[in-house]
Amino acid sequence: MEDRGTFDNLPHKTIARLSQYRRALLLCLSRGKSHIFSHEIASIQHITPVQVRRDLMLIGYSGTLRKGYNIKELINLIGNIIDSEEGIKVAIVGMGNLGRALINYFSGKRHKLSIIAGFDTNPDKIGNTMNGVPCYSATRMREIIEKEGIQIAIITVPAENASQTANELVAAGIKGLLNYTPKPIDVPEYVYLEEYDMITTLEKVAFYVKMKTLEEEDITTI
Amino acid sequence: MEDRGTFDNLPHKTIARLSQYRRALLLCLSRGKSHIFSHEIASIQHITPVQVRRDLMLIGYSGTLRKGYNIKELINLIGNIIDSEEGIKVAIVGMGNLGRALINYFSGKRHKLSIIAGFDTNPDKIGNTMNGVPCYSATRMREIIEKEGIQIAIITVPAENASQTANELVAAGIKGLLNYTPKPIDVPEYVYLEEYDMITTLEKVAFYVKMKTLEEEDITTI
DNA sequence: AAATAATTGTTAATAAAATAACATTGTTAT
DNA sequence: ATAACAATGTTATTTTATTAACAATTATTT
Repeated sequence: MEDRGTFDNLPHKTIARLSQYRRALLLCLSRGKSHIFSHEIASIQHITPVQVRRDLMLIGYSGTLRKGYNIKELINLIGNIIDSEEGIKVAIVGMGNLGRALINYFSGKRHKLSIIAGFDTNPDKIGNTMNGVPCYSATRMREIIEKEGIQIAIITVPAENASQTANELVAAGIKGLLNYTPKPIDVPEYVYLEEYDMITTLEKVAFYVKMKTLEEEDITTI
Repeated sequence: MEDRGTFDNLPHKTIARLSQYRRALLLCLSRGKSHIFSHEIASIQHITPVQVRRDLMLIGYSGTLRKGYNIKELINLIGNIIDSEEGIKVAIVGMGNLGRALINYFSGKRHKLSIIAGFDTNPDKIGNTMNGVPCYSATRMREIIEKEGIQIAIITVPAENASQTANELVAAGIKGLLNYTPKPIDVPEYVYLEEYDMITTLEKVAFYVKMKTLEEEDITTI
């Protein structure tokens, strides 16, 4: 019996934080640090040291007392947990501003996770390469996804095309979808779906700014 | 005693969902619907009807039995809660692909929340207008923010400039920050900060795709 | 007119996440 | 050598968020 199933009940939030810890660790490593304390990681991520230690406990990693955690070891362990051994291929569907932003942002950052194809319907874009990522015609989506074994797609098409695009991707055998359009999409339960809406995020910021402003007014008018 | 303080202890998740409910409601309204059931909202957002009803209970809104919720009323109520009466002005700092994507994405969507300025250091961009949003030199950030009363900034600069940009924005009197760079930033407690990292999100999707794949293997090898 | 079904609103229960508490253990200082 | 300190690792507690349960009510069907 292998040990790989050990991590299948990690809290969702822990998964997200592990990714962030790794990013912080890679940065520290590149600056020549070899060890790091929980409170250092915590302060980078604006969380508490206890949270960090608890997460590391959950993945079974132990540091050294008064010396902290070995950065290289921890990076490797996090990689074993969240990365896929063979690597996962990703496609961007919709090579507009957001699609291109994601490619630039991502290129070469994670070798186990690489964007290898972009799709668009605009003939001016098809055939070009952006940051090493070729742009194909959206009509060839299924073909390329199957041929290349692409497992994840990021949807950055105009909102009105979101659900049709999603359907095509599911039909092409995609395993995970990340939807950046403001239009919620439906997928079968065997496809992992994550949706992110920038308007909601901005409205949330606006709400808390409003609340802070109201609080201040209350204080000054007492 | 006014009633506006009533909503200052709504759960964070409820705030985010209210924004999403409103979006769904606006869509339904534009299609000529006048009322909607909790399960309809729920299915658009991939959540449960109970969750919807509970959120609406928290904001004190009542529907009609067997008829559902009045869409217009609910849109107005959500607006009263999350929007700021006078409106809030937003700036985009960094007019690269992501900055431009946000502007296109957002333009004219919410009249109480509008992006009215962009900043960049690239002379080719300064002086241009994108989707009605003028791009100013980053050196004028403080001046414009103060003059226009901009309260929220979205940071879409290259990661290496993130923290300096944040410091300048805080010094300029910004109240809320939305950081889209992969570099966590520090702000004083009186500034509301929200950070979003696309790599983390994608890695999370990759993790769950990996888990699903492993599960399937387990099943087929029993 | 009675029974059934559909829906809301609310309380109660459960689950998930975060935080606190604290025992343990090396390290440094006295 | 001892005391004080600074860190980890883990259990317990609290808080936050979600889900379940169900009473109440109205519309629809028989």
